[in-house]
Amino acid sequence: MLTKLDPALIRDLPPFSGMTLDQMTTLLAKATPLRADKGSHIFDMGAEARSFFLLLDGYIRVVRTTPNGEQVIARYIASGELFGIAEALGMKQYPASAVAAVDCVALSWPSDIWHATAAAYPAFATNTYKTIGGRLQDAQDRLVEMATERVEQRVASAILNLVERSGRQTDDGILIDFPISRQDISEMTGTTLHTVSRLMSGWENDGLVKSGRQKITVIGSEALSLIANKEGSSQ
Amino acid sequence: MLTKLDPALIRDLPPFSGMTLDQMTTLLAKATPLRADKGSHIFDMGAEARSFFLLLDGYIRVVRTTPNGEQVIARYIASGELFGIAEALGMKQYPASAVAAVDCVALSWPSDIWHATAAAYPAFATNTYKTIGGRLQDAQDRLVEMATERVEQRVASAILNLVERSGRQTDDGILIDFPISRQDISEMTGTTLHTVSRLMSGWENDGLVKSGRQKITVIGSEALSLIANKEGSSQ
DNA sequence: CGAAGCCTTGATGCGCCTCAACGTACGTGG
DNA sequence: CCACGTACGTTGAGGCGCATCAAGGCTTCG
Repeated sequence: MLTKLDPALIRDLPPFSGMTLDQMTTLLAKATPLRADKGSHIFDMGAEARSFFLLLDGYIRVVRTTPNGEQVIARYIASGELFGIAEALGMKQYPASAVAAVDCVALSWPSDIWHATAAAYPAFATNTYKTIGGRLQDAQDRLVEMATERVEQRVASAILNLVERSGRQTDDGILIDFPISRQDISEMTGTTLHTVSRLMSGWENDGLVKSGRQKITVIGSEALSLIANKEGSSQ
Repeated sequence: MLTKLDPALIRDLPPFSGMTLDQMTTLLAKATPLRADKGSHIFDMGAEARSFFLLLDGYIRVVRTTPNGEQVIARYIASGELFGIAEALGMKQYPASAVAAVDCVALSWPSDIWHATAAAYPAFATNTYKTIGGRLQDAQDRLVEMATERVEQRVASAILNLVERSGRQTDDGILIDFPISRQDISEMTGTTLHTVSRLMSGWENDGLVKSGRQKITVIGSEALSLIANKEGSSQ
């Protein structure tokens, strides 16, 4: 667990690639460290976007809530990623909530300094916009998926995605590195926890995954990949 | 129809707000005009992103095609909007295709000059990033919609959206200003042309819309809005 | 005038949600 | 440390929303 800010450690993170150690030190001097207990909200959808953040340790769930109280998980943030960067896109409010999926450590900067910072460190600005580009593309990929693929494929894709981004090798296979429930998966894929449970039970029987309470280990990622890409029985 | 570039006319467009006439003139000097016939592709998904564009007249459909050949319409671009701005997000290739929905006139700039341009005209950069922010938010809104709402609601929302952004008042009601088919609507909402046709036939009977071949006129936008927001029979 | 594209409408079936009930692991407080 | 409450997971039965399959009418354009 991190107690002090060491520029030399943090500078290697992707958001800062291309910056000098001096620049990093100056930038870090303006940051405020932050701890977030599992389950706590770092910010809420609709709140004024006062800060942007860098996750140093943990995982964060980015969630949108509908007027009816339903939730949709927009994405997971892993350590080393920026989040809450509404200001970079000229937004006054956060478009979603950020919830700590486990105990987290992060840095925060006041949104005010975004423009000056981006101007002073073009590499940082470029990296940030690349991140945003990736997320826009990701959102549109998922839109296409939602529009054209069946639940089984979407759930398989979602799990593969999580494994790819946050997988940890274990004796059994590749484990998703944070607690994740059937309900979470259903909120990522636009289905119900029941359907997810049924699908995963099936896959467990087939030996593709091994899963327990808020825990998913993937054994046959190739087979899952086949499921993610297979067409319906017709056509 | 536009034959010459008049900085005074173009400078009032949102992408350039905050720029001086001098700056505009310099920027326009680097632009290449472009005409695109209805149905033609201005660029294709996956192609190298050599240029970014400003639509001066017409409407453009931004389309993603899946490996199976299915299409999903990501959005429509109206005149005055930028498109193809992959470079601003550090992308080497266009993430979708741009197809002229009607005969179009546009300007194009080489992607190379993006960074220098953004640095030279911060207002232009800020405006562009605001646009991108809006599109990211829009994509995520649609994701939530796809995940939580039924087809009827999504189709109603899509039509209301089109009306809001591209509606033209007529004797009958508000007409969507470009040719749009049942299939197009289905590709925006993740359903089939059959379902869209059935829904719109129903709404036509109820006097909410009036529609013909590639033509939609909305009469009762409030009633449509009710449909877009109404919950299922349960709950 | 024929062909191609767009729209409509019916019949049928299935994917997945909904409703329901129960089993099981966790953690919290007495 | 055990007992209880709560959150998570499983599995069945039933039904509905919407895709799919099918056929035909209408408009536009070459």
